[in-house]
Amino acid sequence: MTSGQKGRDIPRTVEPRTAKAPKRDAERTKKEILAAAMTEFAEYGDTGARIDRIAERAGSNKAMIYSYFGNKEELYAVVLREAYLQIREGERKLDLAKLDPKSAIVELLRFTAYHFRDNPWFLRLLNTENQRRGQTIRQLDGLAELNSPLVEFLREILLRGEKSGVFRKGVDPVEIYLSIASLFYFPLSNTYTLSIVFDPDIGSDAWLEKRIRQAEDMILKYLIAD
Amino acid sequence: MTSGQKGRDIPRTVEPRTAKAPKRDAERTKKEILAAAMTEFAEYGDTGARIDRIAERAGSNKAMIYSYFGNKEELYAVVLREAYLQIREGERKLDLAKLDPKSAIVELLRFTAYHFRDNPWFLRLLNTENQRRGQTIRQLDGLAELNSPLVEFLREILLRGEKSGVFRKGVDPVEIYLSIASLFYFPLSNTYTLSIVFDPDIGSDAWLEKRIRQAEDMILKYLIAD
Amino acid sequence: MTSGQKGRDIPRTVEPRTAKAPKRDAERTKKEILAAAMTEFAEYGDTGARIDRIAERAGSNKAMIYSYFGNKEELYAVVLREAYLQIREGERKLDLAKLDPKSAIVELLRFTAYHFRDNPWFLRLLNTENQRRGQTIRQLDGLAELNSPLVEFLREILLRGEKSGVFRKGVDPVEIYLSIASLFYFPLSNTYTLSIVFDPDIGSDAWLEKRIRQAEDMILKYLIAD
Amino acid sequence: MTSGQKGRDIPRTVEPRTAKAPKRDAERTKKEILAAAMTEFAEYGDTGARIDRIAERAGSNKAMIYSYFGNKEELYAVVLREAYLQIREGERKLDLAKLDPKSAIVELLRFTAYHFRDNPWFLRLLNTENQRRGQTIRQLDGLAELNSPLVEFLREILLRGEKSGVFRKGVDPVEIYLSIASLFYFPLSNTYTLSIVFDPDIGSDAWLEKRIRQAEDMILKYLIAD
DNA sequence: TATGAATGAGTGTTCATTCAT
DNA sequence: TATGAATGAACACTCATTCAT
Repeated sequence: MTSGQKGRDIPRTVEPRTAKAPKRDAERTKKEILAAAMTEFAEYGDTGARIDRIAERAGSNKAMIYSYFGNKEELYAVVLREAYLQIREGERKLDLAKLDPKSAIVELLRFTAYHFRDNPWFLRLLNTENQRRGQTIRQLDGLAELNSPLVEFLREILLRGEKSGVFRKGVDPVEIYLSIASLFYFPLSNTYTLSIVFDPDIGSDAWLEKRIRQAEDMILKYLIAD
Repeated sequence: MTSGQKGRDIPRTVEPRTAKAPKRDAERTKKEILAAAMTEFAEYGDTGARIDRIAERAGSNKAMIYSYFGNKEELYAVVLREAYLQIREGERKLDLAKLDPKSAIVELLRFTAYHFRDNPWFLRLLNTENQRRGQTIRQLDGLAELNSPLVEFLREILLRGEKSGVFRKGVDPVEIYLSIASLFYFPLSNTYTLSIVFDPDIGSDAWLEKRIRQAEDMILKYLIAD
Repeated sequence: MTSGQKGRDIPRTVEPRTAKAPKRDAERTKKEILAAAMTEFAEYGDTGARIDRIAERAGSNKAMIYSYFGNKEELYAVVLREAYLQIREGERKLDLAKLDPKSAIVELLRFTAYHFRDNPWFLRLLNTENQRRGQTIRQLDGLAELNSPLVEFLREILLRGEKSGVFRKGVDPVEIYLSIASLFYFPLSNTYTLSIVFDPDIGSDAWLEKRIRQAEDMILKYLIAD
Repeated sequence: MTSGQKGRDIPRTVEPRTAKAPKRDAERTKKEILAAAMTEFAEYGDTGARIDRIAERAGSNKAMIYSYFGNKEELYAVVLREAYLQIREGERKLDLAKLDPKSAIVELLRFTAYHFRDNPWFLRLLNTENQRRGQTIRQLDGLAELNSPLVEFLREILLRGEKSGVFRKGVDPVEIYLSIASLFYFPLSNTYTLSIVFDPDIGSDAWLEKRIRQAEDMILKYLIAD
């Protein structure tokens, strides 16, 4: 049962080996394997991913994978952690601190929407890990720390909003982040089924823009003080 | 790489064979296999599901599966269609036509929330099919027809609301259904990762009740005419 | 590093499938696999034995082996137990109870000598298990019981000898069995090295007959009362 | 299927590298590899031995092994020859020429017993080579020459015994050596199985002492002229 | 001389699928 | 219709051996 297909949507993180570069470069090989593994796991899920294919994608061979990562399970764990690293790094770069609260929320919402659309491999990796019932994420260290900056950042925005009288009181930052993420995760993670079942437009660029405006509307109406 | 675990969350649809029942009952065997397959695919996903286990769960044997369903792929297709059948049937039974628009929306929202929580296998099946990039759902016939009643029903509610001046104009029923589903799908489908990353409470009964109230608030604020 | 070679010295225990016999016969297949495994483990040792070859030798396939025996380790354990079963069964059939003590000892000695020569696979299996530091035999149940009849039998012979004044007092049956086995185990298990290092004759039929007479002489001189 | 275990019973033959010693010392590296290989082959047998582990044990690397020894097979051959060298050297040092025949035999017997017990790696190497059906020893040159001094020495003792009337006539030195070696090889090489099957004491210090006395008794009774 | 990286042919094990009864 | 036996193509993982530096 072959699940995924081609799909090459993970951002290249390794430059092609130049003529000058040495043929035996452990660091580089390791990175190439990791990049290949991210693609493979996102495309096929945990049980569907193939070590053979990862080796081929990485232009390396199976033995190297085992030498560098131990086994499939451990490789998957590294991939999962790397996924969170990359996402949070993206959010960090937003630097919304200088915007007023309303704009900051809107900006985060738009970022999230496009981030989900542009990095479907991340959604698929989340799906995979939840299909596995969190077997691996449970064992990763420092994930809470990795994710807390986002929450703290949101908390600060909400507080500023409260103080300036724009936002109502008592809204939890996690709650708001969940709402924002929810509104895009569902349609963007389930585009294949939803577009068949409800509307073929779902997932298109035009649809997304419209959806973003509706979500903005919804979130802000919820947040604004009466 | 073993993904899923025990988990027995698909509602029994086949009664246990009674003493009276004949040993050779084609129809019954088929149903038992299908029920077993639903559980298996929901628990392990497409690549993780095992024909052996399905046969065992069904109290039957592998050859029967092939005889009745062709192969794993086709069995999966039947499982997927069955999943949609069961869900829509649940919604149909709600019979919200007699409620006023606001109550109807609230009721649908609550139903959706609890339905997702009580039928995680459905979420997992959706995940699986989207991981497969809709490979199978694309080929199922009559799915749009199967799902349209829900949309028509919602459209009617929104219209009633508009007419009575409670709801604002121009809200699309699919849009609203997506919003409602989104708000619960994300946290309930990703409970494992979210509870590790953000808050261990996510997914608990108390959390869900709170979440439902927030979602009601959000959806109604969005729908209500100013 | 390929150790063993051809060598087909385990006694056939399974008749060739006749035209009449059914093609699907679990019991028979299992026996054939076991017979093949005995040969393979004896020839190549534990790490050298190949599941592929066992399957081929058995005229079956690898999946059957796993279906019937679990894995290589468990298959090896069954082989080891079987080896002891066959040996002790051979000794049991000797039925030396009717001979006088001296003749009984001589007979046992001759049997042991020829048994070792005719069943080199047994010696090799012992070697293998001791190379493994008894990893498996330690876990086999009922081995002591399996072997005790031989000891009891010897004890009875020695007692009879004592009473009739032929044998001296206080000789332990295990001690005597060890001596007899030792005298043939070493040269017959190490024929390859010994014949290179000391004398190419070692292991030949003529050599064995001479050796048996020397061993008889040695054992009896040791046993006889002065 | 992992056979051996820890076990560090080969006598150190290489001194630890001192600060003064150069980092690049071909002769030394070669010796260290050989020592490591002896341990490894004795512990795991031919097929179980791992080039990786040998390199690690030697504090060197795999390429060195191939550079110095060609391949695993050839390395094994060197190990095997070395084993015989060390053993015969031990016997040579005994210098029993000054003892009377009876004492000399007893001394050789005791030496053999303790030598086998103290150098189980040698027994294991013999086992291994015989499991391989002498594949390698057959190709080693000069082994007969290496081993003949022992035989000649024994022959001389027996002759002296004959002439002084203590020993009977016509006893072959190889025959006697085989007997002595046999009586200890079997129980000491098969301690693991024998202690499970017959008596847990087998192999203990007390047991060995008792066994030595029995063996002395047996050998001398056999040798002594009536 | 020395080292760590790289590779390809295995090797044990699993699994979807088919066959004989 | 029903069942357990049989099979071959994977698949994760290992290991002897070679290469680049």
